Amino acid sequence: MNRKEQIREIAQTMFRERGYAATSMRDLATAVGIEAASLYNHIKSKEDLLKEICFDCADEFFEGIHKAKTAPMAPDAQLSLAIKEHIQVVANNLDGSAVFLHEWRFLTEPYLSEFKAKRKYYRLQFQQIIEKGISEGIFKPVDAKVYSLSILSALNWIYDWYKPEGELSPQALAAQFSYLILEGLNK
Amino acid sequence: MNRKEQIREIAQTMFRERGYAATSMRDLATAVGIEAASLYNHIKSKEDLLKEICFDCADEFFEGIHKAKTAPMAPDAQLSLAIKEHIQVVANNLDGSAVFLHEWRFLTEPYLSEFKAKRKYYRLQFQQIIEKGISEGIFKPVDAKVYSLSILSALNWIYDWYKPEGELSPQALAAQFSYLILEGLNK
DNA sequence: CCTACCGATCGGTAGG
DNA sequence: CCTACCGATCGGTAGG
Repeated sequence: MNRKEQIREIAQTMFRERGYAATSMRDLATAVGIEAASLYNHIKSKEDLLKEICFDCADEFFEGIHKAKTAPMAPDAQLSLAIKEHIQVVANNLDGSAVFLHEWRFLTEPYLSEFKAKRKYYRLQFQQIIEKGISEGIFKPVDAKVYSLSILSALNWIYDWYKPEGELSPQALAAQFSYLILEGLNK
Repeated sequence: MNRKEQIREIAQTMFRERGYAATSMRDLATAVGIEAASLYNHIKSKEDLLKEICFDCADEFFEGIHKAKTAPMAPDAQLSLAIKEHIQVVANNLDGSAVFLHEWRFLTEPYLSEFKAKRKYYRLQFQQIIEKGISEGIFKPVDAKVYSLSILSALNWIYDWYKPEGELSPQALAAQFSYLILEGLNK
């Protein structure tokens, strides 16, 4: 891992723990083990660091949803796969996901608009899977927008309580999520 | 509305929009229409403002869950009521809820620990309703902890996309949520 | 990668 | 509720 990657890893963790605005470049430099001024030999600016974290994480989510969306499966299996892929991205990168989900708002234009557009596109993929399931008659005729928002909302909070060292694997968690969403709680 | 209440309302909105750390007392004072120094005639400190917002919002959530938990109903109806109450708190106070959900981490001790304890207690109430439903045989034998976390996660993101001026009322949203969680997506 | 430093801004207080 | 101000800290640059 070169110094730039190291800076980014540590920044991810600090941005997650304290928030982007409350993390100073001096704090970051100290954690890395260099002087604040030296950071700028590796990065352009504080915001550039945030931008890279947010957009790289977005790419990971996109890869997952593309896999689910193009898989030759029925919509229920596609939805399960999309959930599994999403949870895997989060579980593999808890800090990056948390920054992606909460710190993006400190981006400035033009990145802010670009980021929002990506985020919306991602949600629409979930909505489309649900709509396909409804039109094929395997899902109940629900409000696909509200459902996609609700599902992603539940998924988006995982970084907040998921413990990688716990006994619940990402796969087991994904299976429970799919079951919850597809089958419901009632017997 | 006296000046103190006004400061608090505006602070709530600004803390939500920019985050606690990125909101300066000068920004807040300008929005209120006074000088920064004058804020301190009404509040003790920036953190005290945050503390009041977070704890008052916690009280609102507690009131709702207490109502649901003590209602003479079957667990499925209790869960629906708890969801409805939660959504109503969020919908009635979108800014305060967002601060409650995301900015509490800027609290310092002893408030931080107190806040975390309250948050955990709240989630446990949901878990207990689910456990009661399982033991009474009306819910599937799921992992009540994962399910309560998932349900609250979905509920906790509502402030992020709910538009009070839209056509979806809090009641209608609550009905959809309950249906999603109890009945699932599969036909 | 460092020392030295820039102008700007921070939360908050003194005193009226 | 204001003016005036405190020491601390911010992101970032110059120059080596």
